[in-house]
Amino acid sequence: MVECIKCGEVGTISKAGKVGKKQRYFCKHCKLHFTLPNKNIAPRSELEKKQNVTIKDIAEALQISFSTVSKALLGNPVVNPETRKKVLDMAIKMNYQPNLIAKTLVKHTSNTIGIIIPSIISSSFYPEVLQGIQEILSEKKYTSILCLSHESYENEIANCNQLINNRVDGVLISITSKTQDTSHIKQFEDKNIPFVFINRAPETLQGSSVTVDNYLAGCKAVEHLIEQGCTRIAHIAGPTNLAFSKERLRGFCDTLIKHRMPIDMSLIVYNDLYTANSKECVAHLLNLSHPPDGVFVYSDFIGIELILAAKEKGIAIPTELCVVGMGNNPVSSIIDPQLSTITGPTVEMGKIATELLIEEIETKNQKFSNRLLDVELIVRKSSLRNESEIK
Amino acid sequence: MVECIKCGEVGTISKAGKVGKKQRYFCKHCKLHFTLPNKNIAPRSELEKKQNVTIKDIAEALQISFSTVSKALLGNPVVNPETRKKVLDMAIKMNYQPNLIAKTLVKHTSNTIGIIIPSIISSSFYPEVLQGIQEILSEKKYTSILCLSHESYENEIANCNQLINNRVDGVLISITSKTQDTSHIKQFEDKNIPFVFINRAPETLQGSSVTVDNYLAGCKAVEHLIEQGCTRIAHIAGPTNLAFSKERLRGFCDTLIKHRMPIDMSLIVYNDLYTANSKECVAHLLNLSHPPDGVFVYSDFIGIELILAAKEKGIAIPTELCVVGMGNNPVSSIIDPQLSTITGPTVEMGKIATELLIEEIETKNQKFSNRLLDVELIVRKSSLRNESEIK
DNA sequence: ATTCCTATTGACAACGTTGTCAGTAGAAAA
DNA sequence: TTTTCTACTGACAACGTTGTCAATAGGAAT
Repeated sequence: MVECIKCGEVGTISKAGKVGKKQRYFCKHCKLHFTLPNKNIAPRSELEKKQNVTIKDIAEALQISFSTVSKALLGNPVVNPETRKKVLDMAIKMNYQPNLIAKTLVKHTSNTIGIIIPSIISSSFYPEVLQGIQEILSEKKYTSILCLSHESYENEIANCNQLINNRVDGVLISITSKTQDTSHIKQFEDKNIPFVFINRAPETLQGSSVTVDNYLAGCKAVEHLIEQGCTRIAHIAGPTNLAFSKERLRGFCDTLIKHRMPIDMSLIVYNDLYTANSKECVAHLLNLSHPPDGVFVYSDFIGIELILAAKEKGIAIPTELCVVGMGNNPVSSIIDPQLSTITGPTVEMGKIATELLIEEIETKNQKFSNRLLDVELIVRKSSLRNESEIK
Repeated sequence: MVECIKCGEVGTISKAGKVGKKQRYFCKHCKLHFTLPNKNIAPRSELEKKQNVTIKDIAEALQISFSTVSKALLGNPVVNPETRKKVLDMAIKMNYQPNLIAKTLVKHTSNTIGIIIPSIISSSFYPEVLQGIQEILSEKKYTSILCLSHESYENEIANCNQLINNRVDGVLISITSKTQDTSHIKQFEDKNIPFVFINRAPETLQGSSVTVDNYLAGCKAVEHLIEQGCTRIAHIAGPTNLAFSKERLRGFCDTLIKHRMPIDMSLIVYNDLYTANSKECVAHLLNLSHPPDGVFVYSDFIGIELILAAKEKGIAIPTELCVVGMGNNPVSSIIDPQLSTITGPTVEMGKIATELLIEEIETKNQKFSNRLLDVELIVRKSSLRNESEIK
């Protein structure tokens, strides 16, 4: 039945196993193993082919070698200006679009960075940071792969691997509130992939970072509350494993100590994740037998909850209770009374981190740099007992 | 001075031009052209090398061929289960991470999609859409490249080219308010790259899309205002070249006509970009000699501006003026009075669009599908004249 | 006319995979 | 023992670039 694809004989053929699902044959005469060729010839030339023009297509069109085309396209001075012009014209005429994938493979640089952030809808914070990042990226002709960890440690690990597999040149990362072990991030170091922490940095791993001065934030908030005459000052603190929470708390405590005021542990409560136990935190403070008259809240969102709950209970703000939040959420300036807040430069933060990262990528600089950005107190009605003090 | 790298002679050498900046020589005796080898030998083996383990490293460690390793890693049943196990173990031991770049080059699919959106900080809309997109992407093991067009037509073109050059498998795009010509998007079609419009779709190009039912939004808003007893109903409309603006306007007009109410052109104003001339729009309506008693605003942001301006002028809301916005911005439920709004499912929109796109990618389906998502009216104080009507 | 040399072009090996097919040892069948 | 035949493994050509180096035509110098 089957005849040899070389000599055409039929009698000399015997079966010779399978490759995948395809029967193989052996011709005794030619000592040749073979499989029957597929019937559908050249399916590629019909539809699939010529989706993209390559350097070789240009070379063929111009009857020159493809390496000359490559050089012309790269502006290499060894090529004759005339041929360069011809190549450039033909490239435009044929709508040539360079394959960055192939380029990455040979150059070992992708001009792509990875971005890992825990969330994009919890507040306007990360969108603003992203805005800053993208501004610099498009200026420097970089591309970005965006990953959301959704505050999950497992996702964060998966994201890191995904970025490594996609051979990014560098990574901007804001760790989850659950990240303790950092070996997945350490991988970047092993592979010489620079990374910069944004906003949230782990305490257990050395690395470049761009964060706001959270210690100063705690100080400024408490200083302001003391100025307004508060004497029992409380703090709703953030997740304890995040450095920024600790720093704000440290600023909070140090400032109280500086003013020789007692630190009452019952006035410090911890919110474990953005809104998980926030209601309990707020209720705890308001229901104390000896409640606070001033609160520094680590996030505007919970500050707003506090204001709403206090209004509900008939507690007058700011006369009975002053509130200072952090983050300058758009809502804060719209709520009644408007919420005082500590704010850092968010868009700027994205920009600075990206510039830092790209510099590390391009200079192969090994040294870490840690940038601390200044914070600002925006005084609004929620903490202003003397209206005339508004500047 | 220079001796032939082959025969070692000195007298037979003559110069032979340059290649780049490097001097070349010619040996008459051997008829050989050559350049002097670089002094620094194997700089790669020191630092640069072995950043990443490859399939060949595993093959060498196991003393088998790299194609067998590849097959083992891919789970190809032709490899012996024993060798597969050996390979898998060694891959883990050596911390092998597959190079997706190389894979993309040979497979012509990157498992990456491009996302082009006009903005990420103008409202919570796009972050929410992104959230939905990312949820599906991580579920389906896809990666995304994020591009912001910043409402600029030129940027949008650049973004499209960037995505093509990065060989994405598909694109999600929300066009800018300025996009008229769509040839840059048509490119995707030419290259067989599926794309899905999110929220904003051009009128001049056929394509899959996922949008909210903007016509219905206009209808619902006006129906509600009429129910509340409004008789002079105004509309602040969005950019005129965006289909969604036109649809909302069409719903607005049709509903007025349906109720046999006149359409007063002085009550329809156009906002050309998010906040560009919004103040003028608001002022125009409030300063009319015969002002409206109900307004449907195409965006919550401008609805809020309207409320603030009306309060400033002492116009009572909702008794003298009812306002309905669109977008359900978080601020809308916090402002006083709370703003009624029309809202569509934003996160859902991102999910549906992404599922649609991935389906088009994986089935190579050529047919376009246009999904219209239902909108919902959230009634709040800004448009509720009879308090008891709250359900 | 002969030699030298320069400007330009071409050939080819990477890069790290996948997939096709050829080759082989040795078990099963004769 | 000889002849099938099967289960594996290996070689190698893609994929679209970049970069290194060899080759060549023909002008300048002798």
